[in-house]
Amino acid sequence: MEQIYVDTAKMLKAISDPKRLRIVDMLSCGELCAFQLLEAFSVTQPTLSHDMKVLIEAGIVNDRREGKNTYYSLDNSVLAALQQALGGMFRPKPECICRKNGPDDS
Amino acid sequence: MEQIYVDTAKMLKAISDPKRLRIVDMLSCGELCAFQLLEAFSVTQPTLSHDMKVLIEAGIVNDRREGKNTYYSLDNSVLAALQQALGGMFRPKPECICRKNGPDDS
DNA sequence: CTCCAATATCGAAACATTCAAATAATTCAA
DNA sequence: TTGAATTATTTGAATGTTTCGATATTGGAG
Repeated sequence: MEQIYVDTAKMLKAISDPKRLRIVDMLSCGELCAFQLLEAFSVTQPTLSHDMKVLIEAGIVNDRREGKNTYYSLDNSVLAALQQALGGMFRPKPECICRKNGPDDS
Repeated sequence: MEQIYVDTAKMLKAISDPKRLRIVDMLSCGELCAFQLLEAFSVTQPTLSHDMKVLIEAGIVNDRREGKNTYYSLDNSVLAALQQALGGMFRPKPECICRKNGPDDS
């Protein structure tokens, strides 16, 4: 399977959850620390920590340690690339994959 | 949890898989029947059928029966709405969720 | 160093997803 | 109606995800 599908799917999977999508929305206007995010949700601290790790490992969120706090922020270039990749897959293309591929190599 | 997150997450989950993402890409230039899709993949017919059902239930793909064949096509309005919803969550907002919400209602 | 606050990791239970083999259903043609 | 082609559903095993309580780690205050 082509890498673009694998990479894009990995990012999508990270945000294909209402909680994590809301976290992304909350981070869209600036960085927040774990405690601020935790206040807004009905989940335990370990659960939030796990969700942040999923977002970080997908490359969507960056973390920054400052004293006892960890601040999270969106990686806007990654999100922009994700949107562009999706746009490319959703719209018709002159060199469409459906016209040039036989059985795949997966 | 607000409905926009639930709905968006459901669609994202449907395409957060390299196979299904590739299927969407293949359908982007026009409808294809199950057999045509099957030719391009190394999966069994039941697996493809299952994946198509996931896409249909998420509202991303429409199916149309014609004789013995089922033709699948993208629902472009749903995809456009998905892209718009994502754009709204990724970019900063004047009325940001992080400034008006206390503990949630989930 | 010791304690506390903030965050991360571990371990386990519950639940969901994936995928293929077997089988069923649908449609057309003869 | 029978048979062949195409697609859908069921079943079950393997795997992955979610979430929590318990515990560990990290950094600053005293």
